[in-house]
Amino acid sequence: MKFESATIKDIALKLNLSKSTVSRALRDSYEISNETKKLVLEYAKKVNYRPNPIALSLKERRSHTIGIVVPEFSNNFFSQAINGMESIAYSNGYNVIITQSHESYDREVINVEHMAYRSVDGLLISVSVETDNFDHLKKLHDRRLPIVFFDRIVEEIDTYKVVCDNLKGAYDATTHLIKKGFKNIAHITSAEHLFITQKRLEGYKKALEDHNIPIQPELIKHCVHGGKITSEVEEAIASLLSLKKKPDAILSGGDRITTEMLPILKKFNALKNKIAYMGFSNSDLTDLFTPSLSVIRQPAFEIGQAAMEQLIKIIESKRPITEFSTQTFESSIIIKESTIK
Amino acid sequence: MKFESATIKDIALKLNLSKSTVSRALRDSYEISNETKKLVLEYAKKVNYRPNPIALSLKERRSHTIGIVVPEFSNNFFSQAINGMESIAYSNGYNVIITQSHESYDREVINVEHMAYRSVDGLLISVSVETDNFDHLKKLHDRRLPIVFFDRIVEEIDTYKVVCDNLKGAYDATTHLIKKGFKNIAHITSAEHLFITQKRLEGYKKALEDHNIPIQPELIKHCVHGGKITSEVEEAIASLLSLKKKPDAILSGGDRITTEMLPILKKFNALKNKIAYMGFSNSDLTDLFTPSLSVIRQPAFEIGQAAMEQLIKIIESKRPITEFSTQTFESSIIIKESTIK
DNA sequence: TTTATTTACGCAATCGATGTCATTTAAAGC
DNA sequence: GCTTTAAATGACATCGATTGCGTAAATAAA
Repeated sequence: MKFESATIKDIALKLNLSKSTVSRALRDSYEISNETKKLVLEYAKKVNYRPNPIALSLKERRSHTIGIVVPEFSNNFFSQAINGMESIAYSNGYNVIITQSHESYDREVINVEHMAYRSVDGLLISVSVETDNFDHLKKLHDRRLPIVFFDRIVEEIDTYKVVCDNLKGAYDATTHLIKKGFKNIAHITSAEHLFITQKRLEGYKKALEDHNIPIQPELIKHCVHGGKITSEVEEAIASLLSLKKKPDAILSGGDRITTEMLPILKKFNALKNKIAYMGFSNSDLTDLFTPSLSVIRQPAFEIGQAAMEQLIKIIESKRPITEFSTQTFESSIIIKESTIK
Repeated sequence: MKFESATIKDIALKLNLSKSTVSRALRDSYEISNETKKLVLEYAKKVNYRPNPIALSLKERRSHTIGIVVPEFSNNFFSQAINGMESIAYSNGYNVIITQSHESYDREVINVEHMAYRSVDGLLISVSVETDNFDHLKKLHDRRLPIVFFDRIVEEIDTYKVVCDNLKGAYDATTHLIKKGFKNIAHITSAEHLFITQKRLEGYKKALEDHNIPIQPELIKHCVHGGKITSEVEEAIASLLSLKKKPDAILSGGDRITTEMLPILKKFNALKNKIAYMGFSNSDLTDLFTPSLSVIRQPAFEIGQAAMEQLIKIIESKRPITEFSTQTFESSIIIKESTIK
C-alpha cells in the first residue's frame, strides 16, 4: 500500500484502452497512432505515472542498480572510491546501493547474496579482511553476474580488477625511509591472506633487498583484523619495541593501522626516541596530526571510477566477455614530519 | 539470466504437483500432507531453492529492506549512525541499503524516490544541507511510507525523530568557553534553514545571554554548504579575523566545519594569537591534532540504533501510528587542548 | 448404504509491465 | 462492390510467488 502510484492498468481503464496499447504508447511504439499516444502521454503525466521498477526487474531480470560492497565507510579510501563509483554510475543512468561487510565474512556473504537475489545488474566489491573463501563470489560469477573487484581483489576469480600498485607503493615508501637513513624498518600490516597485504609486503622486502638490508622476520607483524581492534596494533607495536634491537621506523600496510599507530606510539613514548613512521592512508586529516603523517595515498576516487566503468562495460556488452584485464593505478608518497630524521 | 535459481514452477514440474501445493508445502501449510511436504522440502533443498525476493516484493509490496539516506559517509557521525542502524536491522531480519545525497537536494530526491519505488519498507533519513523543500518526503509520508528522521530532522513532517539535544550541546560548549574566560566567542555554522543549525545557534545565543554577554551578529557566520567547500570556511574565518575586535574563541556548528577550521586557522597564524576553538565532531582522530580538539560528541551509534528501532516499530505495527515522539540524546563535551587558555 | 465431513490438492487470479499473436477497422486496389 | 493490405488496437501469456475458492477422494457419521 505504500506507494500507490498509477499503473498502466489504471490508465488503460480510464482511457478505455488495453494495457498493451498503453504500454506501447508510453514506449512510443510505431504501432500506436499519434492521437492515442498523445492521450496516453498526457494522462500519464497528469497522474504522474512511473513504471514500477520491481515489476520491471521481475520481467527483465535487471534493475539498473549496481551493488557495492566495502568493508567500512569510515575508511576514507572506501568512501572516496564509492564517490568515484557513484559519479560514473549516475551519469550512466544506474543507481547504486551500498553495504558494509564490517570486515566480517558472514556479513559479506549475506550482503552479496541479498544484492544478487535482488537482481542488481552487477557487483563491485572489495572483500573483507576475514574473507579467505570465495565460493559466494565464484557462484555468482559462474552464473554470469558481472563482478569487478577493486583494491582487495580476489586473484582466483577471472574478471576485471582495479588496484593500486601496492608493491610499488610499499617499495617507494620503504625506499624513502632507507634514504632518510633509517636502518631498522619494521612493517605492521594486515591479514596475511589478503592479496594487497602480500603485495605490500613484497614491496617492503624488495626495497630492503635492493638496498642490501637483511629482512628480519621479527620486524614484520600481521594484524589479523586489519587494525580494527586497537589491541592488535598495540600488541604489534609493543612487541616491536621490546626487541633488543628496536626498529627506528615503521611502515604500516593498512589505513586503519596507520591512524591507530600514532596514539599508541605516543602512549609508549616512542616518538621521543625518534621512531619514524608512515603508512597507507587516505584520510584527509593526517596533515593535522603532530607529527603530521607521511603517507602513501591511493587515487581512491579514480579507482572507483575505473572499477565502475569496467563494470558497466561488462553489463552492457552484447556478448559475454572472456578477456579480462587488471587496471593498476599509481599511489603517491606524501612526505611530512613523521619521517623526518 | 543472471541468477537462475530453481523456481516453484520447476519444483512443481519435477514432482508432478501444482505450484500452489509446492508453495504451501514450503510454507508448511496445514493443508499439505506430511509426505508431500517432505518430498517438496527435500527437493527444494537439493536444488537450493530460494524464493525470488523481487517476485515477493511485487506481490507483497514489501521487501524486508530498509533504505538509509545520509549526506556523506565520510562524516563520521553518519558512518557511526549507520553502524547502529545496521546492528538493529540485522538482528530484526531486515537488510539495509544505503545511499549518499552528497549534500545535494537533487541527488537526495533521486535516491529517496529510487528507494521508495523499489519498495523499501521504510526510510531513515538525515536531509542534505541543500534541502529546504520537503515535498519529496511529504509525498511518501502521505502515502504511508514509514519514515524516521534523525539528526537533520524535518520539523514539518509528523513522524518519529531522533536527535541530539543540539541546543544543549552548543549551550554547554559555549558555557565552557565563557567559563574558560573567553569573551568574544564567534560561531561558524552550517546553512541557516537546517533545524540543527538553528538549535545550535539558539544554544550559543542562550549561553551568551545567560552570562550577560551581548550577541554580536558579525560573529555569527553561516556556511551554506556545511563546510563542504573549503573556501566558505576560509572566508568565514578571514572575515572574523578582519574584525576590529577579533574573536578569541570560535564554536563550530558542524562536523565538517570543525575539521576544516584547523588548517585554516594555522594558515592565518591565528592559533599563535591564542584563539580557542571547538566544535561538533565525531571524528576519532581529533585527539591526534595539535592542538588536540575540544569537541561536542554525539552518541551517533545510539542515535542510529534508536532511529532504526522506531522505524521497525512503525513498519511492524498493525494499525497506523498517529502519535509520534521525538527522542533526544545528550551530547557530551570533551575538553582537550584547543580550548585551554 | 447414504450422507456429511475431512483431507489434500489444483485452478486461476493477482501484483505491474512487456511482448507475441490475433483481430478489428479503414483505406486502397481491381 | 469485393478483396487485399496496412494501420491500430486488444487478448493473453509471461516473470515468480501467494492465496481464495473449488473439488475429488478418503474417511466418519447416520
